[in-house]
Amino acid sequence: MFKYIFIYYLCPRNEFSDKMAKKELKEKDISTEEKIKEAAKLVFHKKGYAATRTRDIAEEANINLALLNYYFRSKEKLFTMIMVEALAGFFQQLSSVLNNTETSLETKIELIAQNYIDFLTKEPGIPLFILSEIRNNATFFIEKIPIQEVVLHSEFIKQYQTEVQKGNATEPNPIQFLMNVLGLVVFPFIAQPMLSHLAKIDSAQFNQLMQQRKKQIPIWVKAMMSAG
Amino acid sequence: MFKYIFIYYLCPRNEFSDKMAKKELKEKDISTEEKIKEAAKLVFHKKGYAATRTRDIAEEANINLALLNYYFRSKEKLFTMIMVEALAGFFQQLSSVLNNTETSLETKIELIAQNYIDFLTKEPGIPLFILSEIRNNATFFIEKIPIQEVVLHSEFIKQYQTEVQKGNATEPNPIQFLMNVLGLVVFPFIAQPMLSHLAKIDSAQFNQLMQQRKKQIPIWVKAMMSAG
DNA sequence: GTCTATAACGTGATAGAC
DNA sequence: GTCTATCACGTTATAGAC
Repeated sequence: MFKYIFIYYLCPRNEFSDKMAKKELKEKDISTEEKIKEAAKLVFHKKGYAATRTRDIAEEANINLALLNYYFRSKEKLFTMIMVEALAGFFQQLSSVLNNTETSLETKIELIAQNYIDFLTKEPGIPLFILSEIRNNATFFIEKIPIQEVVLHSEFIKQYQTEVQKGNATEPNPIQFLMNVLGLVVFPFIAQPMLSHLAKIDSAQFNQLMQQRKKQIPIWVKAMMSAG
Repeated sequence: MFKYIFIYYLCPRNEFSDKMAKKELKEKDISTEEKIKEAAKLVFHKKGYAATRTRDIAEEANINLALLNYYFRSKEKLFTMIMVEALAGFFQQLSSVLNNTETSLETKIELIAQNYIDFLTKEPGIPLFILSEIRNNATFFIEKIPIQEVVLHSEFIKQYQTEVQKGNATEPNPIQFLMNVLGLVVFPFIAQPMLSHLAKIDSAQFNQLMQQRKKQIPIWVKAMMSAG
């Protein structure tokens, strides 16, 4: 549900809701359309926009190349759809925790660690995908996201600032604190391709390491807060 | 000096030393060649291999397109050169600290924070460049690096393991510890394009935040080590 | 909806004059 | 060494048969 709010934010005109309505009417031909979309997600996440050829996607989906343009008018439109969903997933996970007014700061950190690691374990390519495309493509997508309200003016940041005032946190800048928390959670997924060579760990071993981090990150963050 | 060891590792045949010898003989024509290389570095770091056109590089360098192929036979050869130097810089910084047998673990962490943040402030695009190219291009480059000896079997890791044995560190897995340290240092640079939108900070403000981190990271790491 | 064939275009690279 | 003009190729997208 929340995801759709983000998608609505990002989609020009009302293409998205039209698409959804269309989908629910005729369920027969979801199969191939969904196959293409899943393949596109896989390949785009792995190689980025510029490096993927529509032929790669067609091959991955086991469909004829022309069908890609039949269902999604162009490579760019297909890409936009994948990117919008990636951004929606990424920020939905974050926002639903950061802006909950009923949880404590401590609980929020636990939830970020748990939810994000679970989410990223399913979609490990998303952070590098988003960040590298923002770097290239300019800032089109990111500007569409209400990132300031969702993150900077979040309940999480406010709660941290009161902790600073109460003397329970030594680092006065909430941005530094946020970078620390996100770094602990997200960085391993970004560095995974290098880490797997560094330590010769496969995907299963990596996931195990991440599971261990779910419990440790709140402890580490707590220690950092009162450090100094 | 150390940089050249890495470059030697990475370069097929002896192209690199030939290149260096050639360079020192005739210094006149360094200018345009160097201009192209600097432009290539800028554009490749920003957009990655697939998204950059040789025309972009030529334009950035203010030279004729044909000169690019005259000096560097192909786009790929030019790219390889840029990537090799990026990897060399990245791992040289790391290795020179991690494998110093005369510094304590505590000092090493201070040096990593200081050296890496200084290095990345000059070359902020390198981490995302390296990681995204490894993700796409397969593992060609990274396999050429003696990453295990340099990182996994480093003095740094050994020192951490003895701290664990002495009961001074609660996290038994040195990989987790390494991810924490590198995450604190490197993650902000990877996330910069997103952070600058999140908090509306420009490049100068970002650098200031990183300078503050140089002092804080050792304190944070220390706190994390004895946490739990 | 699905296919084959092909058009239209962008890009890397080179030939050849200067 | 530097330039203009151009080739050769790969890729996106579509026309049109089935």
